[in-house]
Amino acid sequence: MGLSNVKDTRERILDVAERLFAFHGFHYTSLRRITTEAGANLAAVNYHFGSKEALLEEVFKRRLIPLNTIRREKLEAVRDRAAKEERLPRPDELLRAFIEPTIRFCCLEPGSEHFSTLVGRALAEPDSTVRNIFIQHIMPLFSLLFELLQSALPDLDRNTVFWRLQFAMGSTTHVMRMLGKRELLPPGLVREMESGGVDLDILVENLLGFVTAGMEL
Amino acid sequence: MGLSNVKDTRERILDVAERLFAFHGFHYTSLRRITTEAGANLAAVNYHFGSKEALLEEVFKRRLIPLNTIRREKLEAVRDRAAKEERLPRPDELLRAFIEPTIRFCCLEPGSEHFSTLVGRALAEPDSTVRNIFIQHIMPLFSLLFELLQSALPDLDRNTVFWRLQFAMGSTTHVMRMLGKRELLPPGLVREMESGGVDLDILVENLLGFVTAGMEL
DNA sequence: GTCTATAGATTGATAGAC
DNA sequence: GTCTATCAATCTATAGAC
Repeated sequence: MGLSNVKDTRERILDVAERLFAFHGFHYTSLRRITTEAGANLAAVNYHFGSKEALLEEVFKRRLIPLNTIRREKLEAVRDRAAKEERLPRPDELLRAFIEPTIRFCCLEPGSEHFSTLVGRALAEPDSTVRNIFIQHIMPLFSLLFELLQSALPDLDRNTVFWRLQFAMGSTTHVMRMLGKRELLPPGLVREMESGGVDLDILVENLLGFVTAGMEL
Repeated sequence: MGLSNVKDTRERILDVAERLFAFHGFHYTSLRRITTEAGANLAAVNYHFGSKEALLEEVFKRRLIPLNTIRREKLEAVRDRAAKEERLPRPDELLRAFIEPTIRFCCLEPGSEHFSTLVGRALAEPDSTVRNIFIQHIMPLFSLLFELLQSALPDLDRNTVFWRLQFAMGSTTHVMRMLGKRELLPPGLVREMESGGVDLDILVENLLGFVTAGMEL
């Protein structure tokens, strides 16, 4: 959008697509609905992106590239600090370095309120083409985290670390999905969420406590 | 299917639909493909079930009704045993009573090899109509588990127990999804899975250890 | 119960004027 | 870059013969 304060068509389409893909899923969201809500012409998606799938890839890349930079820096900072102090990195600081920015990204980066939900659903997406677009962009960072976690837990074998990390990823993505939906809330519970919303600080600490306990078990 | 050893059309459609819904998702699976693979006519789905959505509901009900009976009995057994021994139920035995049959159901009930994947995806389904069909059938049991967990953890407030249970459900459903897919496996890792498959016994124990540690934290 | 045939709607994509 | 118009494919669902 450059210096203008009005976003151009391409940017508006990305914003609307991100929100609709997050809340209704890729296959349930038609290009007609995206372009209509973005105030653009139906043909604009194919002009600017080439296809619906290419649009999804751009939606991911726009946020994942800066987010991955943040997470990589934090992970490497934990690794380097441990090295300088001549000790192993601890699982809790590694998990925090990865998970905290993942969940908080919606607050750090303005306009990405719905990206959390989108990412939370990405791994559960049934269509492998769609799922692979996401996996391709997340895999290098996931591998780094896995590698560092192994060095942090030298007494555990690869399989055990791998599965515990999967359990932690399951908890994390489930939380990310829930932040956008509430059908799972038991009747009569947590009505305070309705009024004040979820306290993200407390939620992140609860989540980190949970996965750290299971990881260090 | 009664006494015949050949399943009737209705049953064959349910089997194929379960598998295709699990691996490709509800919206990505057409009635044409289901009926073709089931060796039935396209119109058979609407004759036997009324609609595609009603078919999905039958796919869920066929397995969830017996599975829920098992889980309820196990949960109530834990509760009653604790009451007889005049103590509180423990979180680990409650989680085991719920999670173990959930994951092992594919082995207990012949023909339900793909139901695990389907359930693992159900909560992440973007379409709320589809998601609600599942939630409606699982909610009573989830509420029972939540209630018993609260009594097992009297020092924790409702919100904390609620979120920890959500974290555990996230881990569990993520595992159920992964049992059918392997794109997330880091390159070069866990090749033994390819040959021997995942050892379900070890996986279940790892998962229960992980979520119990986080729950009792 | 099973079949053919088709209605009726929606989709992603594109050609071509401006 | 944006628009209209439309194509070609797909889908669920149903009517009606057998």
